[in-house]
Amino acid sequence: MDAATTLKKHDLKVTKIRLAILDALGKTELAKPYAELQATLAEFDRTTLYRTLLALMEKGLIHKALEENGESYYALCSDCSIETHVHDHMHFKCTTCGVVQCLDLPKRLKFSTPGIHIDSVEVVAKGQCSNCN
Amino acid sequence: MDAATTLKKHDLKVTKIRLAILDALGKTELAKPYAELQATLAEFDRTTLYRTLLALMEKGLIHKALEENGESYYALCSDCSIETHVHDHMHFKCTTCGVVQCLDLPKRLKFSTPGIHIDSVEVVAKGQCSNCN
DNA sequence: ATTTTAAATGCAACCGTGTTGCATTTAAAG
DNA sequence: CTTTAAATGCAACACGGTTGCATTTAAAAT
Repeated sequence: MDAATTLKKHDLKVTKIRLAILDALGKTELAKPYAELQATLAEFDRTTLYRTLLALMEKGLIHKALEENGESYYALCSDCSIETHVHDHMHFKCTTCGVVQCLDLPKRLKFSTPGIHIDSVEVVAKGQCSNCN
Repeated sequence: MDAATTLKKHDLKVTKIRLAILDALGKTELAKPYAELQATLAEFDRTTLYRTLLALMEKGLIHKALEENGESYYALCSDCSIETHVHDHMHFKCTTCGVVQCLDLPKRLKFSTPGIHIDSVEVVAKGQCSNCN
């Protein structure tokens, strides 16, 4: 399904910046830092970028893969672009080259803690990617 | 061991703001958002707070428990105040009242992914705390 | 094809945090 | 008490988050 169709399916008008963001995030399976997105999409106002990212996240088309030291990394949702919006993957950051990517979770995580009800669990792993080790 | 002794043990001079931060974070097992710390420590310059938090994190006395929507939550290190600096706990945020706390990890997490070497894994769980459910 | 309208965009402006440089103060060693 | 490296305070700038409002535009209605 192409980007325009995806947007329509989620009640979002098909606009230039929305297509551009989906295109930028879709070209690789990696998550992109905000600064890189902003540089790529420099032709648009940063407010528009900000609001567009919010809209796409709200509709479950993209997600914030990692937030670290004030830097946010965004990636497409492959699983959660559907209604459910469930992330069955973890996020990995290579501490050597800095790439951030989504990885499949080997198993579904379940924690039970007395008195506390857990709805969702997020996992961030750090280490060396295949290029760096 | 009192705060002053802990500071000395980590080659940090015993100063007012350092004692104040350790005191603020030590009064509860919960993590404190930056804004709250800043309000509590309003008598100090915010640059000093910033650099002090850096210093205490570097020495492993405190850690950033969570970073979410540009808000950072800080907590004492109970496990990692020693040399090792290993976090054998997860972080939990109550989506109802907003409290952030460190919880023991029921089991040590291990992931193996082909081609990737994982050094550390962080877990953030969300749900309802004992007061809110 | 043209009109209509709600949504999207661009612009200006403000806030809070991160960050650095530098002068001054201070903890603690000598 | 003196000395000195470290810590602090102050000024200043960068950058992302956020909101209000005027303008533009996608797409529905005619």
